[in-house]
Amino acid sequence: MKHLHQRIRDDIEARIMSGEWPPGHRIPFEHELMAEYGCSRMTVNKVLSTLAANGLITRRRRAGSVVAQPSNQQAVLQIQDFAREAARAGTEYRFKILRRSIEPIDAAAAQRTGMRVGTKMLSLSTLHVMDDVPQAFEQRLINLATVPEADTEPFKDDPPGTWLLRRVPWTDAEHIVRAVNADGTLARRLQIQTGAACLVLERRTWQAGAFVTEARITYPGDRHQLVGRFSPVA
Amino acid sequence: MKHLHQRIRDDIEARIMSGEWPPGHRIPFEHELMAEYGCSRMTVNKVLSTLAANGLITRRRRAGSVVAQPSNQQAVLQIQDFAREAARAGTEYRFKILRRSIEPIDAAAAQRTGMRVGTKMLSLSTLHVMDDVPQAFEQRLINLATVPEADTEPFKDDPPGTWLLRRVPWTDAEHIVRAVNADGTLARRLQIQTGAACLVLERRTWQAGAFVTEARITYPGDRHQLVGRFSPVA
DNA sequence: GAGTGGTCTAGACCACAGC
DNA sequence: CTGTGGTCTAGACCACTCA
Repeated sequence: MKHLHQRIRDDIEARIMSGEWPPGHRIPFEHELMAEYGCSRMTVNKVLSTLAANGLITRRRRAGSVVAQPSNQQAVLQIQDFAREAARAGTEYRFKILRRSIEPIDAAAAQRTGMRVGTKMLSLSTLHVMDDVPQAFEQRLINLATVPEADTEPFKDDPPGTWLLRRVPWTDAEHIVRAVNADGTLARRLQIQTGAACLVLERRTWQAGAFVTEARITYPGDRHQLVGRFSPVA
Repeated sequence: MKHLHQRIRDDIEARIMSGEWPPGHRIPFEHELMAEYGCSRMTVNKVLSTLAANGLITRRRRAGSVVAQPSNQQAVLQIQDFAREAARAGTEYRFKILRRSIEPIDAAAAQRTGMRVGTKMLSLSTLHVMDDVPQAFEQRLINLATVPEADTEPFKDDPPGTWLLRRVPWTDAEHIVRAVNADGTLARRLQIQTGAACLVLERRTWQAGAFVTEARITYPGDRHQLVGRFSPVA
């Protein structure tokens, strides 16, 4: 192993992962690990702090460090960037803004986003198309108070999501995934059967408490899936 | 602010989040930050290492640290534990094992999980019910080579997923979320209309390369959604 | 009070990438 | 070669918490 703290971390992780140290098991104190590995306290402290940050162990003064109870299960899903996906697959991608308007936010959306009813939002409906096949329908609200430059942005080169991601950093996000049956309008737009199951991804983002954007992206259920690969350890 | 490294980190994060330091902007060198905050190099190093681990900055020797390009979008979704959810909502939860058998894995599942065709798996079909209303139908395979004690486990108190989570630590997971139309059998089990949109969550987990379990959980689309709240910064 | 983790220092040497 | 980050040391003081 290249670095000492890596070796220590791998050792401890292996013992946790193998079940040798089950949840609740007390991990050796820092001074014990110092002696075991013949290193300074800073080094073992760094290891244990990292493990705690990753949720593998919990630390308490006086009581020491113990193997953490397995956390609530969570799924981490990649949200595909259509342009990048298309480039990788060698297919042609384009998007079309179907509707663009500036509107006061309605009561339901105000509730969801924590805005005051009537706040001016840029509303965009976008169709994402790959090789002439509609892949997703996106309805998006952009808070003009937080992102005023969106007002004059033509969204010619990049679709709204990509443009926003590059421009506005975010601090909080909320995701909701649902399944719905396509109604007539949606079915026509996505060229699918009325009633076909669709995957709906809603994503709301804030920047330091200020609402940035809400996107509702609808994918044909038979054509798309959200995929994630995840390791609990960094 | 309580701690020095917290103050430094908050300062830098604020400048990145506000856009004052856009993606690509070079962050002061460690020795510059040492001088600015009047602290040791270890302290600023810890701050910058943390920021790098969180993906806010990228660091390169000689070149210094720069604000990272916004990462691929990803959604983090909580997978609800039915029992905990029910306890919180004050409703009654029970589950019913509809089918239990030990079977050799078929070709498709072997492909998905990286197992050899014919490996013995414990196969379970479970219905999750809250207040007498079916909430989800779960089909699960458990690798008896990795979890031999599952063979004799009656799954009386905890459903298979909860039991496994408490017992077997995992190192890798793969998630797939899809939308499907319910067929007749599924519709009858979940007491929904045939054709209704359902959310399907597939989750496969491995422990140090060894396959542990695959679960396919189907939720009625109108009754359930996956929700996640996420901040990029730890 | 005693023992733990949390933080911080003022050095040091090394690896690596760019000039 | 130079300057950067990566790692590590051998101390130190403090805060918290349990006995």
